[in-house]
Amino acid sequence: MLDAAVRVFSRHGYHGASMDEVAERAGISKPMVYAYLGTKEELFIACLHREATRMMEAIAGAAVPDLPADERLWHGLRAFFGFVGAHRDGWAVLYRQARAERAFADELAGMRARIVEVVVGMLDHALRAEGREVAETELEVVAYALVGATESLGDWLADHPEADPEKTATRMMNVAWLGAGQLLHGVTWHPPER
Amino acid sequence: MLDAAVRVFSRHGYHGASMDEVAERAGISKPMVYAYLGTKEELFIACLHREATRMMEAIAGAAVPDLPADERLWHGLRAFFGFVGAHRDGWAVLYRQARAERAFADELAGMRARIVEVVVGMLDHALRAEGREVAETELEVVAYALVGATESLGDWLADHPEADPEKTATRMMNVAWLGAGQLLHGVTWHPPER
DNA sequence: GCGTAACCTTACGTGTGAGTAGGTATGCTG
DNA sequence: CAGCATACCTACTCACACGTAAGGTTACGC
Repeated sequence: MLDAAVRVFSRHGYHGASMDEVAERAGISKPMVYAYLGTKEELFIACLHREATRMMEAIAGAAVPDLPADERLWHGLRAFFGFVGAHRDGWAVLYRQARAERAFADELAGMRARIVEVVVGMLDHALRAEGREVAETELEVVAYALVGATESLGDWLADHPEADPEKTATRMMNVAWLGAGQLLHGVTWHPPER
Repeated sequence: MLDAAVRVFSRHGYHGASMDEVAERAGISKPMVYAYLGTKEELFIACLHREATRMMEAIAGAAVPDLPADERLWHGLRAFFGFVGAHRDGWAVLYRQARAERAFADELAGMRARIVEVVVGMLDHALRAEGREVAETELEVVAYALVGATESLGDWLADHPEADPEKTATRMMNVAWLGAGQLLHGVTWHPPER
């Protein structure tokens, strides 16, 4: 039943979707939707949760501990783009919707926070392995940029059905790892003195 | 008058905003809004256009031709984050709204396309200076990732009023330029052979 | 002083869609 | 077979907000 809801929300957006359509698509009647999932908002949150959980599981499932940082990142990215590629219709739009609606921002922020945390951990681990150390906030912004870039490419992938998830992951890896890798080695860019 | 509209759309989102509220905030009555700007959709597009134009002008105004690529990128990023920092309330939410609403996606895609084009031009220029060449599509994806990362950090900035735009630009520059710079020098990452 | 025209407001029509009340079939128990 | 509960649907209410029609107010021409 959530499948129907995800589909409808994806096609018409949160506001554009009508509960009647969700019910019709699910093959049941409207009061049943309310009986099982509650109000429209609760329904949307349920969708969001399920998709988020699925995605996190897909990524976690691809994680192999005790691998060098770059390979762990690679596995994570590949899992992520693979997931988006397989759920093009659902994920990207749910995600965009959730960002637009103030009410769901928290939900999404929590989800992103978990991912950022993982990436920060990864970077931190790699740094320690090199015997270097960087302030937490610095790492967090870098992680945020990487996650943001990844999300954007996820959007791009969702809009380009012909694109290959694996290839997209490789491209992301190029931008992300080369940049982050440089940073990890202590190379930094600084504004030119005027 | 557009100011009022931008403000209201920002706070409540496209659907959440009522024309009554826009009118009240602008200090006039509803029929006047319709007389001057037309329907709600047209009003929103007008807002979008103005903000987009302002932003493009801010960036274009900071552009200094005949500078090395990294400095041009730096100026662009600084202008961008400066703009978002100064228009926190307006830009990010307009942007998020425009992405969520299918009707405005084209509008936004065009805007982004122009930016991506500029970045591609920049990368291409830098590449030629090094006597190297890379397929257009490749460059485009890299540019897309960079623009996406920048947009994400823009969102982050809009949500963190205490953050400093200049510092954010520097961080972005670190991730972006170090990664892109490596790519420009022919360094690439490739998936590990299994 | 009076008509008229531009301009603005209040106050309304209307459609849409969230959420619900009340009715119907199916299956279980005595 | 009667009584009852569970599961479900049809049909409704109600609120909200877009877009507009009819009515007041100020300025100017005669």
